[in-house]
Amino acid sequence: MSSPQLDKTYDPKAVEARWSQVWQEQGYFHASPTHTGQPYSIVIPPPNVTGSLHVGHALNHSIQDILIRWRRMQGRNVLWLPGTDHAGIATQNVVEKQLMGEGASRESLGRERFIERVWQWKATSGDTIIRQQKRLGESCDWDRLRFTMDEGLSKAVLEVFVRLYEDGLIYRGERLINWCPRCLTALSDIEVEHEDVKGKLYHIRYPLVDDPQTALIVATTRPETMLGDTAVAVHPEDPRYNGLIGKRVRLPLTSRTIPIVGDAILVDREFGTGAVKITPAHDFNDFEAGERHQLPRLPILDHQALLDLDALNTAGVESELSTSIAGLPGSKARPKIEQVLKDRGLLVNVEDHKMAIGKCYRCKTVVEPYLSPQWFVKIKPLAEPAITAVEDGRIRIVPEGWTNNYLGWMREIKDWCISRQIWWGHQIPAWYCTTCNSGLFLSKVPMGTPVTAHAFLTILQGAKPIVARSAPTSCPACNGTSFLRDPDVLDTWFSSALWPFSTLGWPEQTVELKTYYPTSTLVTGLDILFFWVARMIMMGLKFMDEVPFRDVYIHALVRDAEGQKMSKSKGNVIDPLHVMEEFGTDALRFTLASMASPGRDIKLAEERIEGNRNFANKIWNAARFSLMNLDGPRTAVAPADRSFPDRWILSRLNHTIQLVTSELENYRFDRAANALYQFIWHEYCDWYLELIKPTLQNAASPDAPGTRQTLVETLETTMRLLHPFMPFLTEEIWQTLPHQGESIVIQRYPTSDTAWIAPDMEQRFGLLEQTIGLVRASRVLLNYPPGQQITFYVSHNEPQRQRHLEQLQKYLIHLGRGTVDLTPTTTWPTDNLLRLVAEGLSVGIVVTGEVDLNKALDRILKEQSEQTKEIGRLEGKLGNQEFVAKAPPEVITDHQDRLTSLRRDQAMLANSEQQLRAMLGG
RNA sequence: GGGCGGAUAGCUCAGUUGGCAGAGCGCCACCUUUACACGGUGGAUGUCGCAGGUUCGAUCCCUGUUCCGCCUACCA
Repeated sequence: MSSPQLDKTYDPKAVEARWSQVWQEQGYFHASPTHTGQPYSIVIPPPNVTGSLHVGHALNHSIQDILIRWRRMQGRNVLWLPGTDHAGIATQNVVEKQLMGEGASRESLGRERFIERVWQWKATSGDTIIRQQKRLGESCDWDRLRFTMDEGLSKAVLEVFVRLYEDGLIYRGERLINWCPRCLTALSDIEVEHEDVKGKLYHIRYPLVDDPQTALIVATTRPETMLGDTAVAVHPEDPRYNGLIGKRVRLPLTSRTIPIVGDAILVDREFGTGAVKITPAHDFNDFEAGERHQLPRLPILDHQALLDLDALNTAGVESELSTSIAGLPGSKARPKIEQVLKDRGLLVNVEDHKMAIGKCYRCKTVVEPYLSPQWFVKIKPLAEPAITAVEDGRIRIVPEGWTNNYLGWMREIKDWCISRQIWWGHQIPAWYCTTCNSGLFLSKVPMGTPVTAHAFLTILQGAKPIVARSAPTSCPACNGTSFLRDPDVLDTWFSSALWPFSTLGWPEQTVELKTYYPTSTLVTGLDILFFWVARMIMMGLKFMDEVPFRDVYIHALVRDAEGQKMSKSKGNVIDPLHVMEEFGTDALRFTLASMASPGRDIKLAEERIEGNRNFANKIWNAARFSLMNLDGPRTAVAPADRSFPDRWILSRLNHTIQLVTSELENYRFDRAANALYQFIWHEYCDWYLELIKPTLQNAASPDAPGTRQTLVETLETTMRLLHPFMPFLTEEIWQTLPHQGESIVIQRYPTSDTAWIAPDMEQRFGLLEQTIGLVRASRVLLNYPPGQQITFYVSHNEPQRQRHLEQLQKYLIHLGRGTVDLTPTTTWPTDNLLRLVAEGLSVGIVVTGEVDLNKALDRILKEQSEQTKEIGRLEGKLGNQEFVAKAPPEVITDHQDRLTSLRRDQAMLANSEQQLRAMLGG
């Protein structure tokens, strides 16, 4: 019988391509409610449909695949549901950029043709990331691939919107919202990124109407907004100003006078001058203050954040100034206004000021608070059950530390602005009767823009929407038949929030939904905890009356080797595909898993991946070695009747199985990976394979058939144990080994076998390892080449250990490479012998030829000094009455034992030192 | 402003009932020992951020503090 031959070096490329194809063709990843086993399901966090795989995805997906492959092997009825989202703003931006390159625009195409165009783009680029995921070996059920704008999922969105509206949880209202003047759309609060910048604080005089010589000095960071001021606020308990409450000031640069109001919420007496200007149309705080004091709102910026001439006129701004700043952005108008104020002596001073500005998370443009009618989700009633679900443990967040983060955010949550003024997405199912709402449609072309620019349509507050699953045929109020559909689309996260049930067929009550909902685990990064996780919990509880998942595992962010966030503009991105090409997919997956420690970001450097490429190669060669040595009979013997190395490795393997399994149960992928690394490299390869070489290479050895059996058994088991982490390598090796079944993917995950446990063998191994360690160290000290046969003596103080050493003799001979003498130290030669000692164990190596013994002497002196230090420490502790009185007895005994052992070793070493000095002297 | 996390070997990080401080990579020396040089053997390296406290004993628990990172926030 002949064994298959493997190449000397593992070549991932061919292997990976082959297996990912076979796995899919064989349908191993296909889930079915008819499968047996307790369901285990995960829905993938849907990446942007037109995006491509980055290393963050690679981490996120690797972790999910480890869980899924592990549970599948455990016999669970597994579903991993893949898919993508439509990423409204981001995708629309990409296509608009393409159009711009062609000299067109979305307006020139019109809504319908533009959307067609986006679908085309989706069709050409949409499977890029899916292809990449398959290359990563992800064992998703690709037959169930979903997209947020699929018909079924869109139906779910429609249903949810209508029901929430009917329940009074969706409303339309004019509010100040975050507005991106570049994307020309509203954003939700969390779509704004805050950034600290150096700004200036302007102090401006607002003269009193009654007494123009006296002025209130207000402080502001945005002087241009003063044109929209409708009041000035002071603190009602501030003696400097509270006498002025109720009086009026003349608003500089305008014809208006505005009231002085007292407001304890808005005003911080300590800050600035203690007087604040109020611009309700352009500042969130001021908006609320405006509501408290029933102040008018005077917007002066248009939807592009440009100063609007009509609005400036309405605000009574001096016409000369108006014409000079109209059409300018705030930043350009500011110096002009500053100059005018300075000329009139109204600018008191300007000081540096640190402040935060908000930027659009998609395009990084500075967002403006903008007054406009929008759709909102009334969130408190939804948030409450979502808080309870986490509090009472129906949902568990891992690591636990993020729980408070979640709860804190949920308790502070504000209504969610869900309307977006873009075209790509789920259009809001609201229609307006053109008769009933005549005069409430405002269409305007912004000034300073070409006439080809589209009219910007606003449906004013007060318009009465008809929300329905399909377009109304006649108006219930006036029987009119002419309707205008709300042009806005929904926030992409609105549809993502339904993902765990919309992907399973909801609102239909499918068997998939019954089987796989709630899902088992959600794996995600912290960055979308609020965007996505929180909202899924709210929607799941609302519409399924059940949490969407049991566990939320939050993993780290992947950074570059310097700890910098990876970004295309910095050029520090690690491209997972490039890495997979160079080092293999398994190496990347294993690296990411091994670095996924909770609460710490991953600083990824290529050297780490290279190291694990080497690990893969090590495993490959262990398999290669095994195959080279499998010719010959194999017999299965009861574990207890096997040889020492066999019993030892089975015991260690059993330990590793338990460890890896429990670490996986606790989402400690790092520890599971390290346990595998340690076992495979430093136990299996370093020791076990070395220990069994003589047996395998001696055809006559009586242990050979049993050892061959153990070799195959342990390697095959190890491959199954490692498979979730390194699917390709393990499949390739598993297929070459004697096996049953067609793929490792569908084999059983190893379980602990008590018959394998052999603590006495592990203890003996410890002794062997220690002995060989001393022999090898001696070799280096004496400059003996590894091949040189030596004569060495071994002895242990404890009779039991001594007996063990005698039983281990043949392994000592093999690994020590020479002849061994196991007589007591008293009978050892006193000359030409280097003696090392550790914990009662003495090893002596015969010194032959011309060798420099100074290296050996140095080592002994160093050990002596370390021992002396440790002895002193122990003596000190044991001499301390309080320690003896209060420390637990086992600790005291342990200290005493160690001290005894150390003193014995010290005596031996002193002896050894004397002999060495004698040899050097002679 | 508030909250959270981190600070342990040159680098990246493990390290929970407080009782000899570890790994990987890198570094040094030696080695073509027929599984593997993507390898083997041996070795060096730490006031466990700083200052207090609790304790017989602290990398671990408590308090304060510095630095870094993240999240969050309406001080104009």
